[in-house]
Formats: sequence, C-alpha cells, structure tokens
Amino acid sequence: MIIAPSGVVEILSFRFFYGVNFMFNVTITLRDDHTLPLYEQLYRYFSGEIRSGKLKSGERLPSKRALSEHLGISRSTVEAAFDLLSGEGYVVSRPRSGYFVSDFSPFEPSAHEPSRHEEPRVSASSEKSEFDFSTASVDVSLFPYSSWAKLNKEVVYSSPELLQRGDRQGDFKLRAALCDFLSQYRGVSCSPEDIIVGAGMEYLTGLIVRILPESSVFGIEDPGYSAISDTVRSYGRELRYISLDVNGMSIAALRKSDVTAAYVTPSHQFPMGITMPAFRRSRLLNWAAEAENRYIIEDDYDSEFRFFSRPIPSLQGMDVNGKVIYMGTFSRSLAPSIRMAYLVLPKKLMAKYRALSDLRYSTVSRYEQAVIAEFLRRGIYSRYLRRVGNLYGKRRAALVSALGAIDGVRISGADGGIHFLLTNERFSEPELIERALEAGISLRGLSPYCRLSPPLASTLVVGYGGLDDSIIEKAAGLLTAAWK
Amino acid sequence: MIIAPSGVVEILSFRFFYGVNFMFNVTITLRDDHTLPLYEQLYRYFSGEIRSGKLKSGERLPSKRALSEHLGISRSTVEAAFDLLSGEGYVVSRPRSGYFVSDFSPFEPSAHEPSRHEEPRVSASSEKSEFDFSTASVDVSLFPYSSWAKLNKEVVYSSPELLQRGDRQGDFKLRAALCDFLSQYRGVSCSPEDIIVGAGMEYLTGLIVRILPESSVFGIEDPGYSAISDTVRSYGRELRYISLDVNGMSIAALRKSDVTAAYVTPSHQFPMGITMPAFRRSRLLNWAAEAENRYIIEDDYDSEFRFFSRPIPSLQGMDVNGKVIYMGTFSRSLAPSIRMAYLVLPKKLMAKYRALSDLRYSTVSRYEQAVIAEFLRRGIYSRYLRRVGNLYGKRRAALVSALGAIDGVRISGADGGIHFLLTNERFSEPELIERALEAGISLRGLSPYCRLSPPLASTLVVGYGGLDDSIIEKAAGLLTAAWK
DNA sequence: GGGTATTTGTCCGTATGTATG
DNA sequence: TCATACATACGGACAAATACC
Repeated sequence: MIIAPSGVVEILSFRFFYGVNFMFNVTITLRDDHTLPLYEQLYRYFSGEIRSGKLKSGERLPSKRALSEHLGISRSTVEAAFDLLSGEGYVVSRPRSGYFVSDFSPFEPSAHEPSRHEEPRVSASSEKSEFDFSTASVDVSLFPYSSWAKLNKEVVYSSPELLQRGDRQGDFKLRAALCDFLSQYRGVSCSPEDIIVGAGMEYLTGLIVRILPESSVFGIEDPGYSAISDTVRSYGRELRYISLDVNGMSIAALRKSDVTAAYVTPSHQFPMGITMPAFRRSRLLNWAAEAENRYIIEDDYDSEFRFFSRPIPSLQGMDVNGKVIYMGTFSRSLAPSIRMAYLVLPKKLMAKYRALSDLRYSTVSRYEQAVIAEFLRRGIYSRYLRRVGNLYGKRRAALVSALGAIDGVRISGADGGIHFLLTNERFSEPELIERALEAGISLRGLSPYCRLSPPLASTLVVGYGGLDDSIIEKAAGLLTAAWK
Repeated sequence: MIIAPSGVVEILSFRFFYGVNFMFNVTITLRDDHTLPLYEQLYRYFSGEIRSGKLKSGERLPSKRALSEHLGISRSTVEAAFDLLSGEGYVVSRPRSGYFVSDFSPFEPSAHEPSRHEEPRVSASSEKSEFDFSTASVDVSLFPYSSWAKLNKEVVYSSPELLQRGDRQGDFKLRAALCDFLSQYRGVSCSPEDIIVGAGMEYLTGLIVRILPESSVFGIEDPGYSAISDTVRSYGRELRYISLDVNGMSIAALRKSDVTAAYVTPSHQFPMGITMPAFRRSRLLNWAAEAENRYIIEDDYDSEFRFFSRPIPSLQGMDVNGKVIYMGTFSRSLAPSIRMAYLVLPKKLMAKYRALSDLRYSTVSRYEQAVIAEFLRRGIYSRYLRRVGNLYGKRRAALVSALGAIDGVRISGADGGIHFLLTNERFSEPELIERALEAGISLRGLSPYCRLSPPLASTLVVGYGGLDDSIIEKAAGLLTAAWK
C-alpha cells in the first residue's frame, strides 16, 4: 500500500474477482492519518454495494485470499471487514465455500436497479415465422450433435499442442482432409499449401479483395447476391454488374466490361439456380487466361446438394492457368453458426497472401478445426451431406409438387441447392408478394437481386432450407387461395 | 466490558470452548479503581489454575482471540497475560497452534517440522529441453480441459438455435458476460451493445482501421510492437512512431505529431513493461478530447497478470468523451489457439461499424462463444486466470532471482505481464545475444522493437510465458558463464 | 466415479501503532 | 516517561469443500 507524504491523499484503485466471476473495481482513499482503517473501508464498500443492489442476494463475495492478494493487504484485514459484514447480517459465511450476500435484505428496499443486460428481443433476422421461405435458412435438425460432441471431447484431450498457435492458413490436418474432400467431391485440384481456412465467407472475401491488385475491377452476376459486393465497396474497389444468360454469366457482357475479377457461382447460381455448363465454364476460363491480371472467383455455393444431374466439377479443377480462386464454406452445409470457410488460391496469389504481414494467425479455433478435420477424415461430413441432401430432396419434391400444382405456377432452377424460382404470370411480382403476405406467408421477389430488370417477370425466390416439412401442404393451400 | 459504579465489584462470568472441546468457567473480578490491571488478573487466574493442577500439563489454553472476545476485552490484554505466563514458564507457546501448559521440564523438543518440501512442478511439456524465452509463448499446462470439454458438450446439446446464424457482434450472452467481466475486472464501462467479438486481435485491428476515418494517422509506441502497425500499412494508412518516457507514451511527442489515433498498451507496455500511471492516462485522455477526430486505442495487453502493483483501471473506464477503443483477447490468457478477441467501441464508432455492410456475420463459432460465455459466467475463467497468474508469478520470481543474481544484470518491467527487461551493461546487446546463443540460449534484444535508439542499452526482452520452470536454474547458470 | 491438487473459511500467534492516563 | 488497553494489520497452519483430471 502506498502512503503518501503527510496530508496528501493517495488513491489506490484495485480490482479483484469474485464468485461467479465478478470483479470489483474499488477505489480506496487512504490518508496518511488513517482516517478510516482499511477493514472499515472494505466493510463500507461492500455494505454499500449490497444495499444499492449491485451485489444481489446469493452472490458470492470474493474469497478473503483472493481479495487480500489483489488488494495487497492482509487476509486478516479482509477478515475483519467480512466479520463486520456477517455480524450485521449483510452476508453469511458458508464455511470452505465462501461468503454470500444474505437472502433477506433487512435494509432499505433499495431502488433496485435490476437493469442487468436485457437480451434484445429477437431481431427480424432470427425471427422465425411459421412459413420460413428464406433463402438464408438451412436445416440443422439432422446436425450430428453426438458426433460433434464426441469429437470435441476427443480433440480437447488429444494434445496440448492444440492450445498453441496454429498455422495461419489453418491446421495442416484440416487442410489435408479438405484437400482430399474437395478433390474427391468437387474435382478441385489442390494441395494443402494452397488452402486458407478462415472465419467465414465474409472474412475470406475481404482477404480476396486485399490480395487481388488494387486496380482490380470486380464483376458480379446480375441478378446475383454476394457478400463480395459489399466487401468490394467497403474496400473502395470498383464493382460492375455482369448480366446472365441461361448458362450463367454472359461472356459477351464480361468482355465488354473492364472487369478483371469475375465472381461467379457456377454450381447453383443465386438466385437464378443456373448450373453453368461445361462449355461456358471453359469460355470463362479462356477469358481469364487472356490477361495477366484476370481472375475468376468461384463461389461453390450450394454445390453440396444436387438432386438430379451429376455435380459438375469445379471451375478450379478445369483451370490450368492458376486463374481461379475457389471458395466454399461449412456454414451453409453444416450449420450457420460454424464460422469456417476455405479458399483455394493459385500459387501466385498465395504468395501475395503470405506477404500480408498483418495476418499472422488463423481466424478459426484450432479445436474446431480439428473437429472438422476429423469429420472430413472419418467421412462423417459426407454422410451428413448425403442425409441432409436427401432431406432437402424430399422437401424440394414435396414443395415443387405442391406449389407447382397451383394454377399458373412454374418452377425453375430446382435441380440443386436449397432454393428455386417460382413464376406465376397471373400477377405481378409485388402482387404475388402482397397476396401471399395477406395469407400470412412472407415471400421474396426476384427483383431485389437484380440491377437491370429481372430476367423473369412475376417471379419469386423460394428458399426451403429452413422450411418445416409439415406445413408444406398448408402453405400450398394458402398460396393457391391467395393467387386465385 | 461493564464497569460498575465506583466501589462496586462487578462479576464477569464466562465460558468458552477450546481445543478438544474443553470448557472453562472463569470468573474475573474487576474493580473500577483498577486495583489490578486486567492482564494481571488474567495472569493470576491461569497461573493459579496451573499450580493447582486444574489445568494439566499439555493442555491447551484458550486462544487469545477466543478469550478476548468472550471476555469482551482486547486481545492485547490477554496477550500481556499470556506473555507473563509464558515468561514464567507456566505455559509454552507453539506458534500458530496455541499456548500449552508446560510440563515441568521447561522445554519440549519443538514440534516436528512436517518438512514440506516443494515437489518440483512438472509442466506438461517438461521434456522440452528448449529454453523458451519467447515473449509470444504462453503456458497452457493448466488449461481446464475437462471444463472445456464438459461445457462444449453441454453447449452442443443445449439448443439447436446455436446452430443458426448469430449476431455479428457476437452472441448477446457472451457480450453480456464479457461486459460484466470487463466492468468488474478491468473497470471498463460498457454495455453489451458496445462490444464486438471477433476472430482474434488481428481481425479486430483490421476492423478498427476500417472504422476510423480514412484520414486517420496512427501513432504507435516506440519502442513497441503491435499487429496494428502491419494492419495500418496493409490498409495504406499513415503511421507514426511516438517515443515513450518512463510513464509510457510521451504526450509531448504525441502533441508534436499529427497523430489522430494513438495506440497504447497502458497495462503493461510491450516491450518496456511500463504501467501507465493515472496522471499520464488522464493527460492522454485530455489529448484525445481536444479534437473531434482523435481516438485512443487501448490494447489491454497482459493486463491479466500482475504481481505487485495494483492494477490500474482501464483508460476506457476513465474516459467520458467516447474516445477510447478498448481491446482484449482470450488468445493470450486462455490459449493461443482460441481465436477470440473483443472490442469495446464508443457509440459513435459503433455506428460506423454498423454501416459496414460487408460484415454481416460473426467471425467466431457460436459454440465456442457459448463455451466462453459460460466460462465467464461461472467464474471458471477468472479462477483460471488466478491459477495461471500464480504460476507466472512464481516463475517470474524464480527467474528474476536466478537471472538477477548474475553479475551486472538488472531486471526491470517485471511487475506484471509475462515478460521483463534484462540489462547487462558489461556487454553490448548483440554481444549478450551472441554469447547466450553460444551457450544454447536464444534471446531477443530490445532494439528490434525500437525505431530510434533503444532507451536502454545492453538490454534484452525476456519472455517466460512458455518457459519450463525446471530449467530456470540451468539457464541462469549458462548465462552466468556466458556473460562472465 | 474416484483420486489429487487447489481453494477457502477458520483459527491461530505475532508485530506495531496509538490513545490515555 | 511509562504502563495499560486497545486498534490495526500480518501471515502460517488446518481441514473441509471444491475443481480438475
């Protein structure tokens, strides 16, 4: 403790933990004339906190040891204060356990300030109506909880090494497993060195924007939607909208633009649901090969779920010129809360990534990396994908048949992914939405994803990832009535 | 004590328990004229009891506390009596045990020492023969594996909701728990709304750079080291080096510069180990308050571990003008592989964060967020911090005493954190390093952290977070020889 | 679930300062 | 100045409760 020269007031401020991890931040003012003994000050502090309701009944006080250590005073001093408190009924001692604020509050009823942090009411995003046709929702009812929990446990006890800093690109084991998986299921050709694991797609798109030359001009699909457009804007880079034709991004439109980085979702284009055919893919690759600074960003969105046609190998796998940045995520296939996504970078760009000196650590917990790696290695992930794919397939079939039966309704883009387009030319898009809403069903139109006029009029984007199977018939009935 | 009106004799009768449940029944007669001092009366009483054989040899007297309390007199009074008794051989004191009636042989072969030799603590990675003096290493041997695994399991099964997309700032529960923790533990004043949880310090520094005005000029400590310098450069922002004085970042130097965002580590400056005193803190805050666009970035580096001086509440807590960005991390306190850090933003900057539309999702797994939240809520985290702090404290003490004993060596900046400075002016800094290296010990000098010449010549930065306790003596021996 | 290390209230002796005659 | 009584503060030892593995 610091005692200042005579007359001077010295401020001691200190902190400590207590009980369910509370910490006080107390300021004790000690005068060199010892106006108030330490234990008295302590006593006053605590009794005040208790009276004011900041320390609520049942809460634990810090242990005498912890308190004395953190304050740098003797345990007995603390003990004296605690004795006073317990003598006056503020606290009760539970031997070898702690001091707890008394149950009854014999003191002023205290204008209790229980304004502990109130959890904000569900925001619009997490608000779940009965009919969830959002394209962002995914079904997690099949999530392999027990495998996850079991692997977690295994992993935690596996090696203390996993507590240490890991590779900034992601743990090698994970990247190796991912490599195998991608090569086998997505025709991606890469080695673990080419992979970067990061905390979600958004993080990785930021990385891409930083890695590509500053002069890059990003081209995104129109209609389309991707976090990358926001990212590009956030970083002050140029952005162009490239129109689609039936096979995906129009090469003609791309050539007419000054775009150097084309962002595409060839697997199951959002929102049109187009799967880019092989010949278009090769034309796209040709475009990229024509200039040094041209790149393709392949977002392998929703590639995990296909129902009819065989999955088409990734653009990345067809590329021989190191022009494709491949990206995928576990957030959509496994669960949105899993913040893990991956990039496969061409060697040249990987060199630029390595030069980014501010990225020295992975953004993903190594435990979670290890769990996912085992998921991949043991085939749990692919089994899970099959099961969920099945579920989605059945749901899609039920939904397509139910909605397709409505007069005037046509379905398209439904051969994969977890959304499709619904067209009903009897009404305009706003009318469709409005009438559905009156029936209690919230639907989204195609226009919001379009810069130019939508390629399909009177069309809605229907997501069924989060839809409850049991209400499909009901929803179809309601919509039939609404659109009559 | 009751003093009766003059002349009247007052009888105090009392009884108390002691030892193996013995009970005295004593009567003391006190006269108001104080014919005999209390201690004298007590002395007479006990000596009489002993002589008369009522108190037999080996029996224990009541403790001074118990006696004084039950008699309503001061412990010193009892003590005076006991001193007399023991001075005259009636009783012997067995320290920390009690007073015992002597047997007639005046001495007892003093109570056996239980010989409590310290078992050398075997750290988990004890087989490492390396001398790890890196400042980046931390000790994870005490990591609460089972709590972690258990909570993980709990959390996985707790609610399917945790699989869904979470709040981009981090789950509310975590932020609330963090809020409580920071407020109590670090004197940070904030509400959950002010907090952003992200995938590590590096990610968050990137965020800060993006949130602050583009015209910002960042000032970092010299000597110093922070990911933010790389980040600032990566984003093409301006960077200045601000010199330190003994109290941390020099306000004079800061004022001379055009810096608008001052990055500081007030808790335990790296590498100098300076803890910024309160008056410097308030001057820094004043600097920030003087202009609209000025901000302080408070990196609460190594605040978790302090050994001597009392922790000083955070700058953020002292700030009333919304000028401080507070940042902390679990990576260093819990384990490097845990990729979770947090920002506390002033309202104004939080608004700018919310406007960043490319950041729609949290970068941290919700499972891990939930686990950490429970860690905080249940006090596991604070207990863990205490335990690790203890470990570091002991290691620091051993290391300081071992290295400090080397001729010419001075230690500084060792009152907290997990590194300190070692100065040995017998050699130049390169010589110190070279000679240590020849002895097989890799050490780092102060200069690499300095833009200008180091404030201390012949100085090394010694980290001991990852050091094996068992080799401290050996290392000290080697260094003694190397620096002879 | 059982064993061990740590934490914790409790009790203890001790040292020093101070007010009051 | 001294004796008396009290006030304040310190840290060791112990056993039960608890955390951790």
